[in-house]
Amino acid sequence: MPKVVDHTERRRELAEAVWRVIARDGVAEISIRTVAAESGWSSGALRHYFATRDELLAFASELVIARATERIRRLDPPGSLREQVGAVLAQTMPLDAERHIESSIMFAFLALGLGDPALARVQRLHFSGMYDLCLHLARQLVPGGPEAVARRLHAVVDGLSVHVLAGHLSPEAAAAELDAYLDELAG
Amino acid sequence: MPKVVDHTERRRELAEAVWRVIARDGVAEISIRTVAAESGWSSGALRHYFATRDELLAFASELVIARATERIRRLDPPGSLREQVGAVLAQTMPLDAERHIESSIMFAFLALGLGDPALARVQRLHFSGMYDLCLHLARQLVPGGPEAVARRLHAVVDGLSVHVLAGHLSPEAAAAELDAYLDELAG
DNA sequence: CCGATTATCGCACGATCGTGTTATCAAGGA
DNA sequence: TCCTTGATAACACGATCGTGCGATAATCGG
Repeated sequence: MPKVVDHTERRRELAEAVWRVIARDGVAEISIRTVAAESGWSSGALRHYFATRDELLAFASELVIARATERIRRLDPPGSLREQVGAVLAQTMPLDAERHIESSIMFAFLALGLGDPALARVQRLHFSGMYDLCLHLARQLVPGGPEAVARRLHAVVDGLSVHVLAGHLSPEAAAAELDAYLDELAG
Repeated sequence: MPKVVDHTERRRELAEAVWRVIARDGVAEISIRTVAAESGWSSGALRHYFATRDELLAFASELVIARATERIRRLDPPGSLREQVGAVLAQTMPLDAERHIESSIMFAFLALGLGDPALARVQRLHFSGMYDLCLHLARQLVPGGPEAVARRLHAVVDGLSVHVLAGHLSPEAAAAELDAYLDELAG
């Protein structure tokens, strides 16, 4: 038997190189060669784990969503219910350096998805998951009819995220805005 | 004197070709050649009006924002104050086919701006303008302290727009959500 | 009608793109 | 130790990229 590597793990490693290229140089700089250079592997090796560029991008898009979803699912923040809700939602927004990179990547893929049905499908799953999270939080935070609250909360969170990514709001301003909204909901 | 064309007008015509390529094929398909083909001119002619590709994209980005801003500024919808506010904001969201295309273009440029400081600067002006519009509407709609209302309204509008663009919400659902929020503000 | 000037085209250049193909390397069972 | 087989590198191919450049067409003052 020859040398065998864990394909799943290697694909993750290569997807992370895609993320770093997007975060550093922008989504327009993605190519097989730039990702290969970023990962430290040859373009031929990259091809061994992804048949095409589109397959690489789809995997990188799915994985950044899965990672964020899993991270948020595992959260168990301390404090009151109101504080817990704020902490969970803060993890979905570009409020620190790491989350800013993550949001930029998701946002870049979202724009690619506007012209690529395969990517768009992945994106819709992400938004459904985030809505479900908002619905779960809304159920805990306010009594009765949580769907309307969840829809608006979802819009507020994503709107503020876009405003931070675009440089329109500072992370602090967005955090304050989210807190003010949650205070109104809870109070 | 030789033949002279209106450079400003020709640049607009070429920018509109950029928009059509983005709307039909996605932002990843923009190139000098695809835009030239879409516009019906040669790539050499295109170069006569834009020195570089980046200059073309920056102009197309600025123009789509300027066009939308001017269109909204000229709006004078009928009805009550509440109805007027709803009509103006609806024009900023992807709720019909034309606005959907316009929002897609802005969104695509926004993603490019994440990796291109020159484009990012244009985008910030757009968000400032949209915030000013929300501030103006908030002042009319609710008494006292309009800044907090404007910030949240701005986030709701852009959040709903993203959800429509991503296929997460139907245009009708987003319109209903906006209406519900405005009703709460006014009532 | 002519010359000056602008508009437009078409192509060439080097770079880079995605994707095959081929060869070499490495590792574990026979 | 050798052989099988997966891992990896290196390169070739055609296409397309942004851009520069020279030739031609079109236009109007003289």
